[in-house]
Amino acid sequence: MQKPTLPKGTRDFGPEQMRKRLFIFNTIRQTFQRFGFQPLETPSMENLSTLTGKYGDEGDQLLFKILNSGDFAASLTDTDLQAGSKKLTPKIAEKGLRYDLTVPFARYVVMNRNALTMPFKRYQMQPVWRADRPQKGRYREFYQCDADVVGTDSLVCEAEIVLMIHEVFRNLGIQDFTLKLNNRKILAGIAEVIGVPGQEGLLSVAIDKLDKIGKEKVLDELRERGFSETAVAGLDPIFTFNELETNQVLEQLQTWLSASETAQQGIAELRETLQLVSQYGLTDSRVEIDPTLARGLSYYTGAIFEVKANGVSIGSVSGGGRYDNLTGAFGMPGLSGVGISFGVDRIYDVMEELSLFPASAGQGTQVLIVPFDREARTVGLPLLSKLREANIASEMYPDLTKVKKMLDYANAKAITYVVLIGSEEVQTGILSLKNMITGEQKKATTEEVLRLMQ
RNA sequence: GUGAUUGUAGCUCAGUUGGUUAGAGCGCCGGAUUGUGGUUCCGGAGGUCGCGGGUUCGAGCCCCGUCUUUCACCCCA
Repeated sequence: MQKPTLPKGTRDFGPEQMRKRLFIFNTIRQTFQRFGFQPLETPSMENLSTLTGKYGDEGDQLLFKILNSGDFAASLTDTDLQAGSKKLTPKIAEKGLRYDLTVPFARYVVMNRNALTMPFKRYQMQPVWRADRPQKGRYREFYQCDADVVGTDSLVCEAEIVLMIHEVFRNLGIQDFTLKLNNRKILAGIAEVIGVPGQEGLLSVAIDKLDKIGKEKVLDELRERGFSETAVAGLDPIFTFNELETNQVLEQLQTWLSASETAQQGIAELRETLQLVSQYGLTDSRVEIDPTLARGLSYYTGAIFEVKANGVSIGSVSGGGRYDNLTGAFGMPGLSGVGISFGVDRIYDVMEELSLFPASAGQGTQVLIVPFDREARTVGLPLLSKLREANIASEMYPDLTKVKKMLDYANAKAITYVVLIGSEEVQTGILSLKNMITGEQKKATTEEVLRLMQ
């Protein structure tokens, strides 16, 4: 007999973990619904043609592919085999597991374009899969919670995302976070201004590492990637934005990038977004403008968001941005969208590390009924029904066994209250209510028990 | 995909230059205690030392492969 194991990078979630995870899911769902987003689910698997080419070369590498059903290799010929593994893949795998929730959403929008009322706002909370190598805060199967709006390019949507992020993290109890904001147009403008128009992709990848590897190494990497000395030197101003107020950052950017119309547009968008946010009345904003923020996903065209929890070494817990033409890949050009994604698994890790889960998030059964004998059930069962009618999570120990064993059960399940029922309680109708934490025990009527449990 | 790293009881870990029958703490089960848990005392169960091969008279320990864990790079939630 072999020991069972899990595939690399996947996990089981036991009852205690699940209660905490549900706390996160419920908190996020609540905010999404309050902002008018509607639920959507899409299949775990998509046609590979839907997924490939949307996440860049790196992303394509990380797609989990699904072998065709049946004898997937039956129709292969010798020429197929000799053509090499790269060309073989599409012949034996037509489907893949979804890599994120945004691309399947774009696919859904295109397929249902006639039925949807624009602007269309949806939220989606489902697992995604990436064939990455697992490490801290990185899994091969993890959950994302996305909210996206398509069919409008209004910056009100960006502002609402900023608000939702604040609401979600504050409701979760994560107070110390930073919401980094940038705009792809500013990155494009920087590339223009330093004389490498269109190269913002390469540029971004290097600049994004600034706070991790430092200025010199970023410049080295750019040189390695073929950027000229003039271009590298032209980048100097970007290293001066640290610690500046958002408005100062925007002003300096405006001066530095005055030659780029694209950049000016990006700066204007950020300005307007921030103005809208302040009109909403957001207090104690955690927004920082960070011109070095890149976000790899290749489909972003406007605003880019990233959220980091401070004080823990776990990567970003949330990310998103505006994409102007994601539906174009599916034959529906000119539809702008913007969205945000919360990484549940990383949020869990952050909250666990900082001990931020409220006690109620781990709470299961509130009351355990402990019957000493068969007769006790005649009192216990009606009580159970009343407790449940009052929406109190309750259960009765099903076996007639030693009291010790039943109380051990209550302790193991962290059940705070126990109702003890023996011959005395059956005769008098007065119950014995015990608090398992304090050890205190007192007599109480059914009504009193119900009231105390509320 | 590149480079490291880990694996011994349910959990956390010992295990000497390779040497008899692989240990501890916690947890679990039973009893002291047939109407009261957490404390205490007594007893008990539980291991193919990740898996496969090799070296050796002899391997938990050395070598090779493989899976797994963790970490860095790449990239990312």
